[in-house]
Amino acid sequence: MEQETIEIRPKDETWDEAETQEKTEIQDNVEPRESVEVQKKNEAPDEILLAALKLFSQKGFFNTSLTDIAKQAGLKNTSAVYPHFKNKQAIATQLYANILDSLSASIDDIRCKNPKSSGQLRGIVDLLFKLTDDAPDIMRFLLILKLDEFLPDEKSMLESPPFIKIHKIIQSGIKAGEIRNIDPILVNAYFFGIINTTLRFKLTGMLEKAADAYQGQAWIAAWNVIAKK
Amino acid sequence: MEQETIEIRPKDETWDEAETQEKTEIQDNVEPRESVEVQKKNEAPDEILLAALKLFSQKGFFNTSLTDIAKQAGLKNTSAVYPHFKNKQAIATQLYANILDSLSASIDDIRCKNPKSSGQLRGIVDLLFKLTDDAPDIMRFLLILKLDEFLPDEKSMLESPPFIKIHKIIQSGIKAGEIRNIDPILVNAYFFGIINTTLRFKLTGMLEKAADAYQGQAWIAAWNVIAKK
DNA sequence: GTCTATACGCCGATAGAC
DNA sequence: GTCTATCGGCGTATAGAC
Repeated sequence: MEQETIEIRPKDETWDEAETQEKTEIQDNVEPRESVEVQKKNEAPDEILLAALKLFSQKGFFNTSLTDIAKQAGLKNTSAVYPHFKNKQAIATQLYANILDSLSASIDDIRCKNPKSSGQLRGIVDLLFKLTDDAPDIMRFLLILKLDEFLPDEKSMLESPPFIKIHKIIQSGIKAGEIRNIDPILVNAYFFGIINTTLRFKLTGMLEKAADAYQGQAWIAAWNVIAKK
Repeated sequence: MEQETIEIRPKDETWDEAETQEKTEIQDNVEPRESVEVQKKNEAPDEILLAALKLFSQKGFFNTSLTDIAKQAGLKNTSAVYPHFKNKQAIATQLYANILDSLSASIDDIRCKNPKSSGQLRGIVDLLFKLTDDAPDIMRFLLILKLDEFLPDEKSMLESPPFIKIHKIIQSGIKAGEIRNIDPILVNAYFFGIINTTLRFKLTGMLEKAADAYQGQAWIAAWNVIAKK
């Protein structure tokens, strides 16, 4: 439990091993607890990012004050935040970057393990449903928050690495004859329209059971829309 | 088909003439008389609502100050707003209510004109694509804004009249054997996942052509997902 | 790096003249 | 109903001690 399924932090491992059910054996050569005996292995910036993730995803960026974040991170004041982040927006930017990085790495991993586009998309769907159950705040951040409202300087999702990689998967699938030969953007819209809307329904309480319960059916529906018959 | 466009104002004509190229010839065949025959078309509250719609949908609720709204509405100060609306949130609430009302009325109209669920859904898709081209701010308000972030007291969309009516259409379609016999919520997620994501892509600039150009294909894809074969 | 204390600005909101 | 003028509060951000 100490090991969350999700990594917000820049330099740690990604959430892949949690998601692929691989046994997480602690590499005892790394992370020697020599320096700190305290259980608080999480450094302050990580605590702040985790606090911000929780609050942003639950109340929204603008309904969350820096004071809220500081308190949630176990700090008395906002002052202790500034040594780590220039301002509130910088927290959100870092959060977004870390999430995209981990997502991108996971997609790389999925692509390595699956030769066909269908398998790669299936892997991504697996990941998204698992994250919805295990790390709903991250999925809320990605699927529900209106990011450009508070991160106006970020590249649009179109240009983010995960999106680009998905685009390539789709293009490969079209070229290989697995996927219908229509505009890849529309393939994306149809496929992830089904997947993400299902997840959004789950994240907003419109579906009762765990996301996992809806995965198989959603996959079939989404894949059939784009699969070459 | 004067009825198909959505109204923001409680009792006036639609805003089409305001935001499209002013081709506005008054359709003399419909809605000429009755309550308001005078040219008092643009009352202050309407101007404020239109200004708010534009700004909210383009910059978001929290990035829009009351000063912005007042200026956009042709007023010098925020003071002139308060006789009409108690506060900023009340503007958004009224806007949302008017949009839902018009949408609901349009759906009623569509249901009257189409006996089968497939025809009703087709009519709704027609409406949504038309609105995306003709009144993108309304569609941005509905599809892109995170409403519960600034309208926390509103019922969830699940319980809004348009959503309920769509739910009934789906249930009828299932009962009639037109639509696959799965959870109506999932039918909604799959069908409108495709439709709304396509529209969202259009509204965020990811699709170049007019929404109209994508309608036929999106309808086929969405309907095939839920249609009983 | 975290605290106390404080400054500053913006925005929402009110009072009152016209 | 719209204006001028102004207030109060909240949230961001800084200064400086420890």
